[in-house]
Amino acid sequence: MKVPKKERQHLLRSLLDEDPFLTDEDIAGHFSVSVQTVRLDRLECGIPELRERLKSVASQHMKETVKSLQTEEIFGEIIDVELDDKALSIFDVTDDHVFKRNGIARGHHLFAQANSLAVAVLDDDLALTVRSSLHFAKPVKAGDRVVARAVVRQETLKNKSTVVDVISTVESEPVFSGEFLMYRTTKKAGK
Amino acid sequence: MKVPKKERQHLLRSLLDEDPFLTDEDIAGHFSVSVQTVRLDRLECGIPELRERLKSVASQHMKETVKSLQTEEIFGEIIDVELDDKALSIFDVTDDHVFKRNGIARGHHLFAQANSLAVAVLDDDLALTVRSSLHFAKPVKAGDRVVARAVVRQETLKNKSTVVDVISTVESEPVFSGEFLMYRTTKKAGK
DNA sequence: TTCAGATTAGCACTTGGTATTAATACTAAG
DNA sequence: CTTAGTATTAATACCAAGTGCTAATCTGAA
Repeated sequence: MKVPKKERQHLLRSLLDEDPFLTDEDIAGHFSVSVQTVRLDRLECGIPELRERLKSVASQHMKETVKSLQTEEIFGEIIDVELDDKALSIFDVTDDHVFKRNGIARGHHLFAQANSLAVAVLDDDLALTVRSSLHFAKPVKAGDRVVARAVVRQETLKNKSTVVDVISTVESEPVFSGEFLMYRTTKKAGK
Repeated sequence: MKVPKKERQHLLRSLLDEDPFLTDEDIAGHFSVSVQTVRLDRLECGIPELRERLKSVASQHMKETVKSLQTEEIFGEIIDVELDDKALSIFDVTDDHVFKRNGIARGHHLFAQANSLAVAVLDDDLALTVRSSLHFAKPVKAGDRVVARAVVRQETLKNKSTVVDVISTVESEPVFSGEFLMYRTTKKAGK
């Protein structure tokens, strides 16, 4: 009895936590113990068999994948776009977007929503942000629904640039505003 | 032969893409066809059995979990911090961070790195960004390593505010600069 | 009709287990 | 020393979800 039973079971938990892909045979080798012993240990600890472990890891993955498709790249669902004129998007703030310490949304999420919208409203293969000035007017919290409105300034600038103003609100109250100077390659003809 | 073979195999791919948890029996029921036919289809399409599918989904999950722990919240690894003075972080740009259309990094990632760093350099429970002005000097591409340097301006402002300047470079060449006006609750004593 | 491709069936074998029962080893107490 | 008690190992039957293979059946078109 190299390692006492109790300790072995403890090690077993953390071992499978790190690597859920081990068969009982692998584990038996790892602890220099018989396969039957491993099975008993798993039974006592309520640890499911390999295939069940993989199933749960995989299903967790599927959930997260769906979730990240909604949030990761989109940063707010774009609701309406009138190209080269104005656009609107909404962004639901969740626990994932806030500082744990104080529950306030990290600034870069608000920026990401606004900036993405500014890019989207200019229907252009190469719309890049050049300069930008921002104002975070009021803290945003988990559960808030942020509505961003982008408006393209119609004044024509030299050197292929356009200014987009974005104002974000939560329940009609302004929380963020930004001015984005965008560079574009193909200037749209009249519209 | 309700659905022709070719089409059925096509449907099979997308079906398992959505839900990899189906057994051959499930699939057979879904297409009103025998289990053997399903096996043949999987063989021809090179689709592995249920347990192999789950294994690969699960292993992908493990990789991504490790990856996201490094990237998700951090947006650049913070290398060095001298509280209330200066800080440095690096951020490796991958394919996930760029526009597919032109391979240029989305602005909000550069902003996120800089803004996170500005928050981190002020050791404060409640450091919030109030205003900010940014300049995206040069496009950043996948594979670039962005180094951000934050410096806290030592001039004391009234009303609990502090200015942090951040300059980001790729191979010593400036790509981004930002000025962050931060609001803080607890003002640090002398340092 | 006949023939090819598609489909179905049957059987032996594999992995990684569960469930159960029995045998062995080692200690600790009476 | 015996005996109970725990831990470990072994042995056996069984299951799910397959693979691999061979053979039979169906079906549509030349």
